[in-house]
Amino acid sequence: MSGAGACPKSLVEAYGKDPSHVATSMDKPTERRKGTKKSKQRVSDEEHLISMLERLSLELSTSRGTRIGRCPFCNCCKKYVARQRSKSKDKVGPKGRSKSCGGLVSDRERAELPVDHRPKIRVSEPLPSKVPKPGKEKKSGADGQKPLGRPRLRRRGLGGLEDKTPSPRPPRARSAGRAPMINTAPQLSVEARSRRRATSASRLSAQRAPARASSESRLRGPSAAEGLADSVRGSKGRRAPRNLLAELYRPDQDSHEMQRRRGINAQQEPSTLPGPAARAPRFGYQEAAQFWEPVATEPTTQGAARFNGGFAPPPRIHVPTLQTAGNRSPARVHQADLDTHLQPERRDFDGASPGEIIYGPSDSPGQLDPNCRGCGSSYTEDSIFCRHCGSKRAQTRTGHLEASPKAEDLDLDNATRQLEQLVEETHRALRAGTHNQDASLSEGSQAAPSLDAVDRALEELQRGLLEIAAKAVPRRHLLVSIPFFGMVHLYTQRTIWEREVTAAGGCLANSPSSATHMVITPEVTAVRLGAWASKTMQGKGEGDSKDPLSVLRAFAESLKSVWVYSDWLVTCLAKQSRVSEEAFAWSRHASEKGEHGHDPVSVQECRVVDATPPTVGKPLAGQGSTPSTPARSPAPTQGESDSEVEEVLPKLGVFGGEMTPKRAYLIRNRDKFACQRGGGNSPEKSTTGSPPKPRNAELVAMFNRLQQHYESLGDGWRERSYRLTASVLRSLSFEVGSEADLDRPELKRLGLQTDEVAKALGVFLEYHPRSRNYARIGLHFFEEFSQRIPRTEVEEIVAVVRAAVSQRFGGHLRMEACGSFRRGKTSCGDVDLLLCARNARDEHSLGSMHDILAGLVADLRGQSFITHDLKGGNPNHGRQTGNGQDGIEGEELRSSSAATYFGVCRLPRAGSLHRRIDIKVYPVLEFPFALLSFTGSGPFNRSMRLFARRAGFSLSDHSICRATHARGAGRGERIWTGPPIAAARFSSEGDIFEFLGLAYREPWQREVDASWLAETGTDKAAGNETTQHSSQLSLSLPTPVEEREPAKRGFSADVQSLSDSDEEIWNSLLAMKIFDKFGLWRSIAIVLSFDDTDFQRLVLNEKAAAEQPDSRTLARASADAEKGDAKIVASISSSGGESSDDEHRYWCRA
DNA sequence: CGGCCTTACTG
DNA sequence: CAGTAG
DNA sequence: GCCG
Repeated sequence: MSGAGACPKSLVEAYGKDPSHVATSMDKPTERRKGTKKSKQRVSDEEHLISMLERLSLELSTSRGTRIGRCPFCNCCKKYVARQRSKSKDKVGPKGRSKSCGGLVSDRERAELPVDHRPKIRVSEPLPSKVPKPGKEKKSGADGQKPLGRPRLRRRGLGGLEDKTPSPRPPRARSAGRAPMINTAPQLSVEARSRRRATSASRLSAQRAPARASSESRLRGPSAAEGLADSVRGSKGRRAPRNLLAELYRPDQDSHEMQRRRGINAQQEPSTLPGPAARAPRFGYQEAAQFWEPVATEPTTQGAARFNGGFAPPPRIHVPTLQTAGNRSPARVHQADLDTHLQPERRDFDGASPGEIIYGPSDSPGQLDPNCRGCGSSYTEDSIFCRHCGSKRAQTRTGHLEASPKAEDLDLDNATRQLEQLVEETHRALRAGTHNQDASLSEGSQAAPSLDAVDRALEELQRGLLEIAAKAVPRRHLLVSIPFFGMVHLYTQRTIWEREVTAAGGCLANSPSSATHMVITPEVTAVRLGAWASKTMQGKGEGDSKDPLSVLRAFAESLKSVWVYSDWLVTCLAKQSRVSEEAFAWSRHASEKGEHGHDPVSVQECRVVDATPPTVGKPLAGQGSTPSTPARSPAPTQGESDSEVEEVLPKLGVFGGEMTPKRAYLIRNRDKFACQRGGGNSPEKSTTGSPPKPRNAELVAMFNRLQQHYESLGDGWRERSYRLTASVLRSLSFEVGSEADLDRPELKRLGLQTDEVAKALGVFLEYHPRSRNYARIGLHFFEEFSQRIPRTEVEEIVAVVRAAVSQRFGGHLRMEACGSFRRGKTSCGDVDLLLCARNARDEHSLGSMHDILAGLVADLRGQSFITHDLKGGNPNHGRQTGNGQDGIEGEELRSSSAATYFGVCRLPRAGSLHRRIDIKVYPVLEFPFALLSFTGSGPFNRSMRLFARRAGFSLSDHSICRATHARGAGRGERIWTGPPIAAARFSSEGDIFEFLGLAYREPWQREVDASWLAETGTDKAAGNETTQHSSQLSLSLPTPVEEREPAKRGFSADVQSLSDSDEEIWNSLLAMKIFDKFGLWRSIAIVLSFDDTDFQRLVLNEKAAAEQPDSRTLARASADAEKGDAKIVASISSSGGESSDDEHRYWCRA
């Protein structure tokens, strides 16, 4: 608001302003500014204007649709195909790399690229089509000193006015730097472009230098400012990317900020931690190797009792580590480990059996197999996966449960003694003339470490052990026993859980008898379990039986522990508390069933309630090999109420019970994801916290402009970055500048450098039809659509539809209003309705989704509630997904996939506006996903989906699938390992959250908080929300034009098909409109400095515009034009429409 | 250096 | 292919 | 652009 106001609203104004002014508003510059501007700057204004025009034209021509950025290395086009929304399938080819320096593409291809990816100018743009072949576009020469205003105007569609003639010479032919060239001759144009940028930049900076210098010197010196500007401008030399924010804040604040950001997870201490330990653990698969040996990992954040802190290293400090001390860093035990262990403030699991103390898992990892069991090749030192066959490295170890020493056995004294002994030996060995230390080192295990190292290790260990001993206090532990049956993957899993449990204050029991919980993984067959049980009992000297299952039964009964599926543990860990075992209980009866049943009865099957073939089919058969996706189907009786269903359904474990290091890590860090950070606690008022600090607001505005700029450049990634940056700033709790002085000049520069262009550009684009659809917008609807819909009205609309639904379908259809409505907003942009059969049976009888939709829409149209169809009006969807799925299920699922309708509706009420309405029909099974998806918010979805993807799943509005494409290698196509994870298991949104190990967020909590940069970002929505929020006060007043959110979606149905020529006409009309309305001079001003206000007034509120011309902008513009460049004027006027001299005079006067 | 949300649909 | 939906 |  104030900040935004302070920021130049228009191009002209912007450049006319002294750069330092905005930032240093409390300083004196006010005065100076005037002077400067009047005298010195005046002269440079021309130049300014010129360069601006150049750039404008440049930017414009590359705008929209262009996906061109610059290569960080060679400054060529960084991403010829920087598909922001790259479909992963598209990634087959070389993507997003600089072809010039990356050499990824042949020259031939390079030559072609520009054509393929040349900017799409949407307006009447006769040029691109006639773009000469690459080779032709040679003109390196005459650097465009030429005013480019003209081409730009043409592009705008003004061309339509004069260019009835087959527009001859494309203006760009005259200057090298022009955008079109980028299309055709990337190298050249880029070069030229950067050159031009450099020049104009230097021009700019030269001209601003005086003003800036003073303020800079006052501050910390110019370098920071320069650096920032550079990084912002981004056209200068490429260097390591800078954190803009970091640049913005000087040390003190920097630390503040960084702290804050880091502190998102680790609230407190990390800074004090020793370096190596403080590093966050990484969890590539390679890193999984960590699990094989005790290694210092990141200290857990404590206190918060959240699992977001990273791994708490289990307090294993066992001697074996030392044996390898020669090879590895001897100081394996970091202080951090000890600390972490010693103050385990984490929430204990309540209700677990008290009193047992068990020191960290004492079972040592054992020896890694030297050779791959699969292919026999030998492993390299630390690898955990076979190089050749990829199988996981097995570990030779003898039934650890029996063999592992009991916790009580871990005698500290003994350990210490051992240790000393070890050291002793080492010393002896060293003295004994292992003169050649190096050689011995390289020899491997026998190597004697340096004395120092050993000593150090000893010291640390002793200290650690002592401290542990001192600190070990009985706590309430969750004692868990997880048999692993010698299966490697189970072992890994176990190890992970072990860490998790330990971090949570629980502990793994070392023998089943001491455990309170037996955790069973679904993969393990009952028979196997039985065998294991008998073995275990044997070890205890108890009687044995030949029937494994009965042994198991007996064994299970003999233990006073609860037998649960691993899902339970995972869920506990995910929820940070002990959840009821009930839903996860492993029933012995079920296992007994297996006795009679056929072959090995999989435990998982015990949980299958009942299969419902029609939809899910028989995944079991195909799934045998992938035990982790046991298909469980819902009870056939799909009750109406979700809750009912939920009761019946066995809960789906987190990640289907399949935990990997990566996933574990994810869950622990899930709070980093925006989707876990939803808004407040109450449905209303859930909007973002305090309004941004005024000073930050300025910053935000600037970043927003940068964002706009890059958006217009088509560089979506940068755009995203700036958006995120801005949102961080927005939600900053402290004022950016207690040392505002400091920041300001930089910010100023930041703001001005690209920003004026961006601003004008962005807004211009705003008005500019973004797509064909937009080209079709009738102004009428455009305006109506841009009006927010009050919640009450949404309710009315929903009621209308609901009535129609129930009339036609009775109670068989369920309907939810999604979108912002469901999120509890007080006003919505459109109405999203989600339909779905009450239950599967109904679904069948109701017919296809499309039929349902068509029928409903027909009804609504009949009562002329729906007034226009935007899409989906014609049920021509015979589409068959030729998915090569041989499984019938796959097809079935697909063929019944959702139907969508976009339309326009209007309440049958006088004065009511047309509203956008979206109706979607989804199959029952997909309903939760659809609901989740269409409730949004966008950023929330993205965040959540990102999370899912990171976990190896792919979440969509239809289902969640296991995504089995290797992240690195053969990615490109998606290979599902079978059908989507049985959708039937998800009966509500909550299930999805749960499956992913995420905390459930109520709809109103899904308004992603603006500040979540960590993993996913916030999005435009956040900004909008803020806007909305701040304008809430004036809600009752007529909404000022500026505060309206320009409609971003919606198109008129009237003009169903608008040909290109029509489009051109439309553009021309629009252009004429501008000129008619505002006359030549003002039009120029508008075109140059197209402002939100201007735009909105023009398009949305012409009358207002007529009454209240923006004198500020226009005055300046006219002034500029007046003294200004004859060339420009000439060129514009020649291309422009008729001007009203009155207007001209008027504005000149002003 | 690669990733940054997803999928289908439409013009 | 770009743009649309959340 | 920023992050890992």
